[in-house]
Amino acid sequence: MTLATVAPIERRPLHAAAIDRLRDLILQGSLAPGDRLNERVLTERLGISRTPLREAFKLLAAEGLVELLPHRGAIVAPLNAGRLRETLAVLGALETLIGELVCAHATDDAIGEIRALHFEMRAAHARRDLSGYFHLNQAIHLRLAEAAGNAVLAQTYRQLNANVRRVRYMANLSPQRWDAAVREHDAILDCLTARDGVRLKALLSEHLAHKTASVLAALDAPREAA
Amino acid sequence: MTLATVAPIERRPLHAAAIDRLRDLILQGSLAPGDRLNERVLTERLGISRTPLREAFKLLAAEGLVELLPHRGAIVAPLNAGRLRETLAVLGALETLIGELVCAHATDDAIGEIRALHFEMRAAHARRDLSGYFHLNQAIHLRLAEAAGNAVLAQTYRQLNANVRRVRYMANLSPQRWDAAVREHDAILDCLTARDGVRLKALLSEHLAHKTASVLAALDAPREAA
DNA sequence: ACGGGAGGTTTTGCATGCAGAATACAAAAA
DNA sequence: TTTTTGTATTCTGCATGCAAAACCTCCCGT
Repeated sequence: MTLATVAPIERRPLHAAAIDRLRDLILQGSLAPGDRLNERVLTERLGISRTPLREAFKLLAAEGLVELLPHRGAIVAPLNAGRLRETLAVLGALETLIGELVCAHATDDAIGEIRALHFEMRAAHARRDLSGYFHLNQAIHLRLAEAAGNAVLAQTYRQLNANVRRVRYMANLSPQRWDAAVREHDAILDCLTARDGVRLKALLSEHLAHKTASVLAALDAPREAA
Repeated sequence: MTLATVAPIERRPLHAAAIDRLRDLILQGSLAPGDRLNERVLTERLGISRTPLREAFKLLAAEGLVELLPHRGAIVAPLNAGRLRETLAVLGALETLIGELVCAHATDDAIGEIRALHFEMRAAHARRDLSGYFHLNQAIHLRLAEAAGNAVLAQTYRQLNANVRRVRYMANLSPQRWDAAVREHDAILDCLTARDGVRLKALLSEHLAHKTASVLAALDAPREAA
């Protein structure tokens, strides 16, 4: 090689795993919106000390998952309908761009991977495996964002999506809505295959509108454990 | 009010001012892209100790202003043309949404304030006060984002814009481009006054395209101190 | 019984100390 | 001269200790 300087082994800070675990606890709802994040309790639970934990708080606060109350600690960022609606509106704007870019720039490999995930998702749907479905659904949307070939776009999308994701885990999906969502994904995949950017934009926009309704409904009717 | 819980006095963490100063140092280019952020040096310069400084690094990393290299410290996030182009594309998508929303939802007061800033900016232009012009220009675009009435949108816009802002401070503007930009702002204000969302979207998009060209040019021809 | 306040407890914010990783430098070998 | 290797120094990552702020409880006065 000529002047490759950056080592391929990406060394992560030692406690990055603990931070990821904390993020997951929030995303999955194990730590509910509004819950206080007591430093002492979390240090014991995560097996790290207060300094890296507090650094994690700052990180997650910037991601919008945690709210810092000066001198009163940190809480899991509350989810209110207004803020969620705003987030979804921004996601809509981003998806419009994604729709354009992904048809223009996505590699065939990337589309192939999305197709694979799509069929895995249909499998989860067929098994009525809601959890698996949500995960694959998320994965597809994230891959779409990545396949657009704009890293900033993908990261912004991922970050905003995180807060929506939290609601998803709280909610069930009506069978009708579930079936409809899968059909919408079928259409999205078709568009992607045909690289029809204009139509894809419209489909994504429609899909998001339905998702918005579904998410806001889930927020009103909280928590019915499966 | 009925059940407002949040105290109006916003207590900020004690060293928030120092963090803001660090952010400004980066935004204004006093700390250039790629510069190493040595903890010891910065603790002395900012008058805080390592713990809050490291927390600040994490915050600024999430904002995209700083890059963390595990076991090798932090550097000011490099500005490369590719990433900048990506950021500007996302900003474009956001501005499209802003254009829609601001015409539909902005209060007359908010528009009045933007108009005032606009004339201040024209004053700066008349005086060939480039620094004042940049500041007011930024202020106008931020106010537009805020006037759209979507806090998530405004924050996302502000964050992405920060990295573009850094280039702005590095660059001069050709007299022609400067005059043209002012004319574009005139048209934008007219549209806003008439609340013509469709045309505003188009104008903002065009304005951003010009800005993109200007920013990327500035990045190629670095630093000519005034 | 109820509101207000004093004291003690908990918790946050910050500074600092220590161990390990990375870097810089220099000397030696090719 | 160029490359390599050993060593010393610097710097990061983390744990912990201390002071101040917030919180909670209980007591007192009305």
